[in-house]
Amino acid sequence: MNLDQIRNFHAVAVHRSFTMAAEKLFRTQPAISTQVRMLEEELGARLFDRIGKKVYLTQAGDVLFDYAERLLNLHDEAKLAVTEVNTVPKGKILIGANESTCLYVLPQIFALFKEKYPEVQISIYRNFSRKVLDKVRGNQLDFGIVTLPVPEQELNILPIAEDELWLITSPDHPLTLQTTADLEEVVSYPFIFHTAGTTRERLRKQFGSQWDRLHISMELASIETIKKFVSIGMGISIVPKSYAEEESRQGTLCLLPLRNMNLIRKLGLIYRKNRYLSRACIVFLEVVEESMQALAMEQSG
Amino acid sequence: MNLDQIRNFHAVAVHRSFTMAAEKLFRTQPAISTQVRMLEEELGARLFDRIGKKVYLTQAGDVLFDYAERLLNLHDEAKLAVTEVNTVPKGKILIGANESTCLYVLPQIFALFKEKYPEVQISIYRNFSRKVLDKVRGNQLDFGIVTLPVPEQELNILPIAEDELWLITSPDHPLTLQTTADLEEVVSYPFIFHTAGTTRERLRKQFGSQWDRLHISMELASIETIKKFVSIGMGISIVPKSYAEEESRQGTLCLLPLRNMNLIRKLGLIYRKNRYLSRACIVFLEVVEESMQALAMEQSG
DNA sequence: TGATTCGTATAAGAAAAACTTATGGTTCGC
DNA sequence: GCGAACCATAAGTTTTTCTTATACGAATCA
Repeated sequence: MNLDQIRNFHAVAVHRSFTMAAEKLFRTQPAISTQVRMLEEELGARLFDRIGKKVYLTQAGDVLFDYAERLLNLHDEAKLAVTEVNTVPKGKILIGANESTCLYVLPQIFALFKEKYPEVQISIYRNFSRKVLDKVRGNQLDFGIVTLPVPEQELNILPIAEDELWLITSPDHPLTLQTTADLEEVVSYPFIFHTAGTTRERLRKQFGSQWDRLHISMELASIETIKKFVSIGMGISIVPKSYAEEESRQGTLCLLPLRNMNLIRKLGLIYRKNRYLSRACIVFLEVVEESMQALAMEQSG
Repeated sequence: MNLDQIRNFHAVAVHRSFTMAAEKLFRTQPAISTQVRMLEEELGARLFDRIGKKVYLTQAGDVLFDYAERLLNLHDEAKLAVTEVNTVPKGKILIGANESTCLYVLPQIFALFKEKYPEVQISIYRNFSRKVLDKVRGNQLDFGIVTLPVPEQELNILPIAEDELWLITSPDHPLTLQTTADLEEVVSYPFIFHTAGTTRERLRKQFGSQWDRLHISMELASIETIKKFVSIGMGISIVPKSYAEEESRQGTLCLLPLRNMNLIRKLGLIYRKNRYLSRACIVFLEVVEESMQALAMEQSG
């Protein structure tokens, strides 16, 4: 029993005629007769009584008729729904990002996106860049926002933000007497670090031999708590400059650039190569590029 | 898009592998690949991302997957439902009968039937034998119970009851002084007749030339009202003996056989020839035959 | 790093399914 | 009772779908 047979059966039932059904379906009458007979044989039940010139549904036919309508309707609905996915932006986008990105980068993009495409639901997976990367590779996420660089294999990478890593201290910290600081000066003070993550690894490399001299007083899981503890003088830390500009303005934190260090942190939007992008994903990419251009204009202007 | 393609697609989605799906469906892998590709082309949307050795559902595929499950389930349900109609007695039987049959014949049969097959719903169309006959011919009724004889063409006829037509009078009627009556005696009294129907036509023929001498004081539409008016002396009438036996016992009516008249009324169950009988209809026929045998035993014993 | 294995895509030919044309048997209306 | 309308069936053709064979890419393992 396939949908074509059901369509044939349905047409015969509606028109109470094999010939008329054939006309409507642009087939010949024997084609319809044969298909209906095969359906009857498969089901082991007569579906029509052919009495004289007239055609009547049997009880079994009557039962099947209801199902036929439901099946055909469901089939139409399915076609429509599938087609719509790639014409009308709709459905769900899964995006992975680390905590700080969620706080400082995504909100602007999402606001713009939601305004344009309210139909599309965004779901966020928040975790370290490393985990996000794995999930994008494993096709469990549509997009990821991670710290660059990232091994390029199988990934499309779209740089979306650049930030310097600056030192943060409490407003009354001795280092605030200076306008910059270098590694030598810094390592003598107690540090607060992120528990894990790409940035921490990069710092470790940058510090080199100094790392062992470092006194890590606390390890915290979120940027927000780090900032809080730094502001009350529990230690100093290094974070993307833009993440602390607000507090710097308010005077609760002090921002100092680090001398002689190459501490630029780049963020990138990544997604798998060879992946079929739904309409919703395509427009998301458009919005990301758009909002980056807007940002560039803002900074240059 | 036909059900086979949907089945293929579903299997691939479940197993996340074309090869495994092919195994489960007893096909080769290229067969599945081709079908899925054709489905994708028809829908204008990729359904799977084939990345390396792995297969992932795209968003469109995800949407289709839900529909696929619903379609396949509905399809299974349809097959089951249709098959059940002819294996398990179920559904509805449409029976036509005239008023008196409804009152005096059907109840016993229905009681027995309902006891055995409570799942089957019986629907009664009550009208004159003539109308019932038409509806059975027109396939609008499964069965009819009518007064015989009936033109046999296209019909199966099963005699189910026989009854003599007797005279009924009020208990204090002059005719009650006799134990029988003949036509001559009867025609001088006012008569109450059924407004229409087979029995009335038969009586007209039997009365022959006497019919014109007849004084019809009332014409009523139901046996029950006829009996009532006869019992209060508004006239006499002729009805199937069994329909008045109760009143005769109670003394509200008097029953007299008519001499020299061939007034046997036969009832028959009729149904169209060439008609596919559902399981419910088949077991109904069985019950009718059974209850007839029971009746025959009762009368002979 | 190169050989091997696993899994999907593609091409070609074979098998199966479905369609059309032709025709025969009924029924129904005139 | 004849012709028209309608469904069933048969034969032959077209279309579809399968299998076999093979290529290609990616993951795996030595």
